[in-house]
Amino acid sequence: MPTPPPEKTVPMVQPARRTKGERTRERILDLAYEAVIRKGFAATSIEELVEAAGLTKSGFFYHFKDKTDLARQLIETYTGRNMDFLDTLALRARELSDDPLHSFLIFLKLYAEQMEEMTSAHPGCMVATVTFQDHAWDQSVRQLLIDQVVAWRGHFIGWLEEIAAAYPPKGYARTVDMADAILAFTYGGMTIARALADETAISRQTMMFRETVRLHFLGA
Amino acid sequence: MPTPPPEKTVPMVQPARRTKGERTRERILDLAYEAVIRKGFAATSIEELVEAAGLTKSGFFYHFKDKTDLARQLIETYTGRNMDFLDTLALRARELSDDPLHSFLIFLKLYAEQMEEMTSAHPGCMVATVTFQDHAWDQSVRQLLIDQVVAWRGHFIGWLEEIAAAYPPKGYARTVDMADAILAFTYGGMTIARALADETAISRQTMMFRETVRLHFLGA
DNA sequence: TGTACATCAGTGAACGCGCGTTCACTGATGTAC
DNA sequence: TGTACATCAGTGAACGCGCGTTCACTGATGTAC
Repeated sequence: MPTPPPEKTVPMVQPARRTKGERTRERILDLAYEAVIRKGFAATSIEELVEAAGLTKSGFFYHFKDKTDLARQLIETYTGRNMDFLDTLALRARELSDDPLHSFLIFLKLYAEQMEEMTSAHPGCMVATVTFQDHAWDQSVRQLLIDQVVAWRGHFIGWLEEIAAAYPPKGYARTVDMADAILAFTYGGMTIARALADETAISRQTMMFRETVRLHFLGA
Repeated sequence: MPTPPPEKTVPMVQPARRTKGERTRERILDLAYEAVIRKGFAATSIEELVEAAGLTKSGFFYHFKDKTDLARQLIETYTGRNMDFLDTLALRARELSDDPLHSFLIFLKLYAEQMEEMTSAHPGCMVATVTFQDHAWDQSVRQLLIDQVVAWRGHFIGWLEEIAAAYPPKGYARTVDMADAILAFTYGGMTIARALADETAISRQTMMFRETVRLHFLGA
């Protein structure tokens, strides 16, 4: 059997090297994200982004087909990160307790803590911002958003059903409405946080909801 | 004592006659309101408004100093209507029961019913829309919004304290957080309603919260 | 009752600025032989 | 190892359109005497 051909020498650590272009593209996306959640998509100009990123306007169009393409990439990137964020918290909560109810209560506590530290730059902000902007966007952009939100909701419905199987509910609230409530207080808390410049709103509403879950499944 | 001078003859019914200009101004405001909550302020052009209203662009500037002035008048008008709407529901609920808790539960039921009938044109939509738009607006515009929201919140805090005095709470939730929850599920429900094209969201979240209130003050 | 003037509720044309988009071109880097 | 070519990651100038805003002007309605 012949000896294998000498392997090509590769650097010890393959650093998942992003090309220069990718780095620029991500820099633009980060700047766009920050600007869009701060003041909306329509009010965010390509000009200000490329100036901040240190290139010219035509450089922008090398990376993005047009402004709608920026929106699409923005939503893809940041709703994805949002899902990852929730998955991480959920996994951690499951690790800390085998009981579905208690791990869910832990999850909500972790979530509340994270929301405390976050300024108004909550990842879910993207959803709210896009939702209250021009509907004329590409349908696929909105569909992306819907898919993400529905997936998030589905995850929670499953979890709550698991809890309900172990803890017969004391109250009348429906599972699907409780799952939606998580979305609702997050977006609502975000709105309050921004409207009243009160950073604690999401965190407080999370703990409010946690109390609802506790009363619903455990009673007073 | 001299007889009073003969009163000037006035028409039987003073119909609070709005002038032609006022009617035009209100027509523009209505059109602007519809457009702004549908697609945002920046994406709503003066041109489309005056075309729909049937006058020219310069006609617009007879009624509004500039576009920011439109925003201010919009918020003044519609947050005012929102407050009136809530006051009416609260008054009705108080009529239907002398007990603060039960009238509050009635209020939430009435609120839920109203939210069912409303399409996405909820008056509170104005708050959310403005909140997620350009921050560069006149500070007074944002202050208007804050004042309205704070007033709304204060009303509910008072009501909940009245309830707490009569019904010692079974849960741990704080009064101020419960008051904020009303705002939160309204804005959050609105976001869900729009993002997922689900008209029932606000109404369902209202009933969710009603269940929380019931469990908190009455227990399971 | 008629006339003079003032206010109301606009019109029409023009301006200028910013913004999204295009297009021909270019230096740096990568790849094949 | 050197050369030829291809791709990458942009630049710079120009365009055109829409949008907010201004300004001089105007017909209709209201008011004073």
